[in-house]
Amino acid sequence: MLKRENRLTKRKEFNYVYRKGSKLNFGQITIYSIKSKFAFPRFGISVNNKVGNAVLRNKIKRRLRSILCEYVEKIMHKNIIVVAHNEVIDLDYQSLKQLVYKAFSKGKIINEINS
RNA sequence: GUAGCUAGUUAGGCGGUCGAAUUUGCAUUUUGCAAAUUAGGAAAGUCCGAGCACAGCAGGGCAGGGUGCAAGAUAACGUCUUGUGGAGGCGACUCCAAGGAUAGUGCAACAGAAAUACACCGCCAUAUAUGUUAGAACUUUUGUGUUUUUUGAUAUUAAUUAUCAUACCUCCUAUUUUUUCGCAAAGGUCAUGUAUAUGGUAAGGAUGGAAAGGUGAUUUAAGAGAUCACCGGUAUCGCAGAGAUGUGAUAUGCUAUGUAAACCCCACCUUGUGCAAGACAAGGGAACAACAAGAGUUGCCCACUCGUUCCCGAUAUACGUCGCUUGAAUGUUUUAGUAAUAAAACAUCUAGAUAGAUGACCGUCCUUUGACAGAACUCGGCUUACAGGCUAGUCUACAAGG
RNA sequence: GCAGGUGUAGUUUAAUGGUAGAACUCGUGCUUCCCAAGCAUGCAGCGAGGGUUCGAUUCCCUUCACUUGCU
Repeated sequence: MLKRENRLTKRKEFNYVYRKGSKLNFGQITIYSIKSKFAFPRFGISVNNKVGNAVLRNKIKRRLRSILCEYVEKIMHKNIIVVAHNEVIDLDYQSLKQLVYKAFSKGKIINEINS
């Protein structure tokens, strides 16, 4: 799981990222990202209110958290928000994992480490 | 055995890897390690009722809102229990917002003579006019005249009717049967018939959810609870019961249908806002206005209280800490009570986050993928959703056997 | 989380408890050499389930969906 340091906690931070960050849309998932001064990444997760139940929404959040946990040491100097949309319900854990990997590699978030 | 009824219970188990929150302890102050705990029966809907907090410590009056059989339970309730009355079921049993319709007002489409109560048709009496005493009227029989008579289609209608086609191709004549109306003759009844006016009557008059207690008789000019019998209703009294009410007797011939989940009347309850409530830490300066306007704490009135905005000031419409979980608590036993529930004893501490933890993945077993569903101040209910599994009953019905 | 509001035809809307009315759209016909406009005509509806009532879009209860404010 993510530690408290690696989360976006305040409403202002969320708004800052939403306004000024770069946006990438992948249908089931959108990703907002922006540079930050911290050495470690900070993640925020938000699930649309129209997705299923409260139970389903919680489940999606937990899965996303466990996936993002793997990227904590690979990414530097970033604030990232992952927004899940209505079609996420049909996805498994594995396909979600692949989708997040695809999104991060396309958005040049992981490649910065290599370069 | 099958089908039910009632009451309750459970809500996948085990193992491995990687992780989150809170508390406690130890080491240490960048933090680390260990242990314990970590979502439901509905956490849901927010439909009721309370606690708690603030406001003037909860003022007066009106309006508004809610509830509505009795007694009891409860902190309180629109909840629960046991009864009463009614409805359903063969039954165990289940369901019911179940006060008042002579306090008043409103509404009741269409249909129907008429919709809350009169009028009309009808029946009857009286008065006037007129007809008839050997036939007006009523009734029976006979004769005679006129109209109609089968089938299908179309249009229309409440019924009917109209048109067209068809039959025996058409027309004419005669006979028989049935129905309606008219005429004539004969027999019977026996004093009234018709019209108009006045009065009586509510038996009958196609409808409708509802037509003024129902059925049958007596009486009457005709009728009518006017009278009687049975059934139903209402009131009083007695008895039983804590009461709703039940039951017996007597009286009343019963005067006004339904709707109050229409307004309303009666009885009882009701201040408002909701933890984004609120508490903690500090105030200072400037501008504008003036006892009016405006604001506060509710729809209105009375009463009462109060200036507003901006800037600075510990990031100050924020953030932090508290509120926050020991509580009308949970479990077991006993006692009281038909029961809801209450009392006592013993034992226990059982989520408390703040972008929001309570998990992710894998393996394995079972009914093979485990339904409905995620705490956000806390309780008591109600309502709604829900795959299955399990337990109990001197429980019920049917079938079979003893 | 707390407090409200609204659901009527494909769309925008109206309504006293007595069987729902308009406008635009859509279909058909007339008109025109053809289209548009115009005229005539038709189809299509009370979010869902119960209750009260003789009768419910309307009154009451439950439920579903959408939506507003506080942030």
